[in-house]
Amino acid sequence: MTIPDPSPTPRRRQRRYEGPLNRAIIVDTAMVIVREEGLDALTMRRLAAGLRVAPMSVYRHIDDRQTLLLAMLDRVADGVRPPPIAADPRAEITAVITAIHDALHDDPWAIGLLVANKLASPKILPAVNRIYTALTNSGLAPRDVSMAYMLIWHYTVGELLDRHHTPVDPFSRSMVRAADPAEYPGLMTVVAQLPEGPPSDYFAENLQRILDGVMR
Amino acid sequence: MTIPDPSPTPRRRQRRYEGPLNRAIIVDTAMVIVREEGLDALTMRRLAAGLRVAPMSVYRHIDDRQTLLLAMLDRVADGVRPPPIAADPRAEITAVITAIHDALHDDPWAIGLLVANKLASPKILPAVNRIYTALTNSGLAPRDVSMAYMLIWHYTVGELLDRHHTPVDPFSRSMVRAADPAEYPGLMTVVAQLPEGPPSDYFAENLQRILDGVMR
DNA sequence: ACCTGAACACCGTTCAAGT
DNA sequence: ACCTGAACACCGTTCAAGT
Repeated sequence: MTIPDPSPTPRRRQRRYEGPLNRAIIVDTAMVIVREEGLDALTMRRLAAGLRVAPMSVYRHIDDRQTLLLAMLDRVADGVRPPPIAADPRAEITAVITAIHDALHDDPWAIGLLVANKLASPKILPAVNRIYTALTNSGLAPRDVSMAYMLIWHYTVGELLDRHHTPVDPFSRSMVRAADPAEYPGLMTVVAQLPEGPPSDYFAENLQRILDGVMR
Repeated sequence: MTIPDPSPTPRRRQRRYEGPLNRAIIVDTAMVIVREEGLDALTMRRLAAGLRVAPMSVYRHIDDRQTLLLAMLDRVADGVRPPPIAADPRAEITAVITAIHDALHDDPWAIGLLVANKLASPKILPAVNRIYTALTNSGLAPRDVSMAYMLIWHYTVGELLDRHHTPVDPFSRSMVRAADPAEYPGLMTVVAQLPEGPPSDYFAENLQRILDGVMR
């Protein structure tokens, strides 16, 4: 009782791209899905459906899901566009790490991938190199350069992950609100005096605190 | 042709606990699995097998997997045992955040859960309260207290996540080693002068750098 | 060469039934 | 009251086959 297909052409649904399936269009489609529906929604089957293709066709161009995710991280790393090199080390470091921070902030799914799956794109190395160079130029010894780099990077990772999951006001979390104020006076006194919560650009401000502690 | 069970008793495998299944024994078993085999291995089916029980029996005591994970985080938070309160704010903050860091370092699966699933245990609030109190006692205004707390916490989260995935030497990562030294001189010069990599207890050292930047 | 349907070995969870 | 087998709606991935 199904309606027969009146068209003489195959009734495969129309694709949005021309020519054979290829790696670029697969990654394009995966980026759209992940940005609109989140990382969990990006299953190989959902991706194939978005491409109007059988689930297994993707595997002709991409080894497995892990490879796909790494290709997506390459795209994000490509989107890191720091401004021209600044002479002042402190300005240089701030500019480069802020560019990295902003790119990962725009694609928050990427930071989770980065730390949870040991995935990293070599395309980020030019930016890392600039931070190392600026730290060295500021007069730090090699050991202090690497320590300072790790401090800056770890703070950035932690900030992005936490912000991603508590987007607006970390202090409105139900856990803190549900607590008995009398039991945690030090915490509650501070929170009570912050009706609007911390500023939205606290990354920039805390980054300067770190540089205060790291540089002379 | 299977060998018939010679025993008159039911041939259900012997359990390791007495009495009916309960929430405590479920969480106990889950902790063992996750410590020995990792978070991915902790499926509801694997957990049931570890309990010598049908997969669905667990659901009589625990709503779903998310609830189980939260109960496990409660256990980790319970394991945070900071030393007695110190009068000096800087010593107090160092002691409390180090206790949190060490507990999460011992159960590295927990930090991923904490940031990736918005899970948090209220049992950590006493420790958080001590840090807030110490920051306030050091003379910081409420706004600076909350900023400083977030800086310390974000650094700790980032450090734990990164260390968990690059256990020994962050600079031995294939990505950096595979790079062309001539292309990234600032990076490579520093790495070349660090044959042994950064010290293993860089958390303590970088925490002091943060406190340098945050306090007077 | 390129794409695909069926199948395999898994998941978390629901349901209706067993004791 | 407590536990369970079968089933549902999913996964990633392999295989052998289609055009």
